[in-house]
Amino acid sequence: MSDNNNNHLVLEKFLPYRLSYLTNIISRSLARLYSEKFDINPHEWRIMANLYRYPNISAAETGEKIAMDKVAVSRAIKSLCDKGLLHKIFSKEDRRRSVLNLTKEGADMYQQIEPLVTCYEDSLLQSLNSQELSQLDHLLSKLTSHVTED
Amino acid sequence: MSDNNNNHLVLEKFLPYRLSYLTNIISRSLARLYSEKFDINPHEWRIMANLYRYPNISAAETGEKIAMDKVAVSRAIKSLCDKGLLHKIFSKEDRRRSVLNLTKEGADMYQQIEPLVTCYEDSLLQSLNSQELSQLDHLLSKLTSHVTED
DNA sequence: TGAAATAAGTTTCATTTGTAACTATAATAA
DNA sequence: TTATTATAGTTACAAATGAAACTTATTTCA
Repeated sequence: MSDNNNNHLVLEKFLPYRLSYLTNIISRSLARLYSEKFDINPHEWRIMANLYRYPNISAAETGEKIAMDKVAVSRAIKSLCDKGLLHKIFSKEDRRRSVLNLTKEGADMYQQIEPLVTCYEDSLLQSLNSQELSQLDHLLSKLTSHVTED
Repeated sequence: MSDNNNNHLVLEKFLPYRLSYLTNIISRSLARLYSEKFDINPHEWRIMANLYRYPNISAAETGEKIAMDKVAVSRAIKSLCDKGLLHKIFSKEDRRRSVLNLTKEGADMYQQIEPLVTCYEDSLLQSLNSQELSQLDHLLSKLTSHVTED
């Protein structure tokens, strides 16, 4: 029997590779659901989803909530404003802080996108039974808290 | 009680977002293990890992094995060749096909990197018990085959 | 006070990445 | 044979991303 690969890393079994492969396919599939039709990118979609839930927050708060770099947030916000999907003002109390809200058009668009996206998630979740779903939830939480520990 | 978020997408519970968040942290941590010290990027590292295991394969076969775009493969191969880590010739039988191999320097470097990387994977895996490990393996396989179905 | 430090957001520049077009070779088929 | 199509790999150009510098506003504290 061949001992060639003994003790050596096999990419297809390597957790970071497997996670990255799965995540990339899912992210691309998800983006395809809205990118062509609505002309927004994943950063923009995440910001819209977050603002739909938490109106009136600043760019910095947005970035913190969705783990996005402040430069990426700034660019996505600019793009969303240019498209008339987002309204930005600066706070009276602290004129550095932005106050962000979806416009009517932005909220309407978001409402059209949301079912497409949740439907895609449902198709993922429906490939698992209820036990597997709770295991997945548990494992993601456990791994995530492990890698984010100080 | 607030009904605000009923039926609405919550990013922190959304599977594609959770996967992407976890994967990004892991990918960055992994890259940090070798990028500064050995001056290679994740594409280059994956190609090295694959060639260490499967010598004498072509760029196209490499790309297929590690799910990497042919342009990305071409660029990473060029960079590895420039650094003297990879040796590329073209096949006698089919002069379009490349035949790739790590150089002595490339193989030596890979052997230094591999334990760093497997050690990081071990730290991830050791945060789970044996039951969770087999659940994780099962879930990743199941989700991956679900999303790669035609 | 007001000088220094901090914070929010933007801009700039270099690097990376993705898509499409291109070159060269090989396979197919009229 | 030779015209067409397909394949391997590279190049070129545009878009996306990341790091650092910058602007403006606020806070800290000597």
